Amino acid sequence: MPNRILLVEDDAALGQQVVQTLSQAGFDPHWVQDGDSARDIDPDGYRLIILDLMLPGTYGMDLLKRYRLKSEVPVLILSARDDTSDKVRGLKLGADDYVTKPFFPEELVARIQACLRRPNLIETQRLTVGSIQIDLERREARTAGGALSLTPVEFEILALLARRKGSAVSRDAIVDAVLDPAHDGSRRTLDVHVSRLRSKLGDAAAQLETVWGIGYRLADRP
Amino acid sequence: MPNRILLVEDDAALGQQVVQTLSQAGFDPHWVQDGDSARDIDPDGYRLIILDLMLPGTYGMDLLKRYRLKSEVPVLILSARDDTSDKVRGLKLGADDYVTKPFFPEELVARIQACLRRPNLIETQRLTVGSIQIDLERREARTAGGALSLTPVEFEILALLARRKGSAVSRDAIVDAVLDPAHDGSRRTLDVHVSRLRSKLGDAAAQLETVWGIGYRLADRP
DNA sequence: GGTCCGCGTTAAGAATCCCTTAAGGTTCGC
DNA sequence: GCGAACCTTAAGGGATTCTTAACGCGGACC
Repeated sequence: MPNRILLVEDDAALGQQVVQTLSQAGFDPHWVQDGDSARDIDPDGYRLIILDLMLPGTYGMDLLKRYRLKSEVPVLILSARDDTSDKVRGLKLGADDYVTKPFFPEELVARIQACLRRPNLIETQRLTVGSIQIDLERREARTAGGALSLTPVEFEILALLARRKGSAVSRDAIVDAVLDPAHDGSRRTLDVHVSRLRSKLGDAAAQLETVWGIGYRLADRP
Repeated sequence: MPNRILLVEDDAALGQQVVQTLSQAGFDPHWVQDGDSARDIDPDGYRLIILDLMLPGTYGMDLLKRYRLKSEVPVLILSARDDTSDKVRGLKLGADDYVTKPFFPEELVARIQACLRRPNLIETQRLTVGSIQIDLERREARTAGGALSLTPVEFEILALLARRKGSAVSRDAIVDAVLDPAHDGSRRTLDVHVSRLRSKLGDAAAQLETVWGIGYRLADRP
């Protein structure tokens, strides 16, 4: 699902217009026209969801709550011109941005791209990498096996790799960011932390890959 | 403090205008012009706070975080016209509404009244975290074992952790919010309060977890 | 005014945690 | 097969936190 976007919008004219705009911008829009149809869709099947709050059937806000229970997928709200309180509630429930009707197609595309460019950047304190979940706010990491009991350094290493999930991070960068800069002695210290981190990760340890001659990488697939 | 409102706004002309508007609407505005002055104000001394995000000194977003640590007071954000991302961040951090500059005085007053009418204060007078219940109004905490006899500082620590239930809260943040800022002496004071709090919590003490190298966390499950 | 009591703070030793180092083994690239 | 890079284990010691006891300030009560 490279660029699949779910559009939940009951207004036929507006929906058609948005679908066309998204297609031209290189996205792959899927359009459903009422809340009840949207209820049972798996949000993780999409890169982003555009949600109109004024819907027949299930109310938009309930859909947002429902999606947020299962997934971290970015959600962009469409709202009527003056409905500030809905915007406020939506954003507090975890929406990533809002667009006020009426809008120019270019604005919508720009907002979508902004959301995708910084997925979860807006103070979303949770990172998910494969089967590893990290909650920066709670300062807690968990895998399928349950919560992990990590030391501060282990947690920081994992969080750092998770923030750059999929890419190799150099040993120096990790040491700089995580370890006490005063002790720039032994180069083996990081190994030890990584080793213990792996043993605590259990099955998910396979995701913490060594990149030979460079450093480490947290694979985003198990 | 029947209608006391705190206005944090650096622009002199705008501030004056808002003060006048609020006075005419029957409020009692207090105006500070920079973030540093606003830092040490007790937010619970006001019924509502109006916060401009673009400030000299302490940044508005930091003020918002700071207020939210201590208090549930409604906060209304003033933001520049196009600064959507600031709005989004502010609302996620717990602001109650936003007003875009420039605005009509009537709009501001209407928004303030809507905030005050909203029952979110009443809702949050009681906090429940696992088997711990806290009534901010009665200033009373209880567990399965019955009501606790807490000192003011102990109660504040518990309430602060409860407001951010599940999240790790740093020692500094707790000390800042709860203890006398004049005495920034021994770093062990907080330990003692926590220790005594735990002994009073009885079985529920297990919920008050130490987050090593960070601070404490009140687990939302027993 | 004097005394008592509640409460925040300080101090100090104990307990716990965890970062680092060292040493020997393993894997990788060539 | 060789050297370099990396992994694992164990142990020491420093840092952080916990607990207990005592101090002192301030308000309440007599």
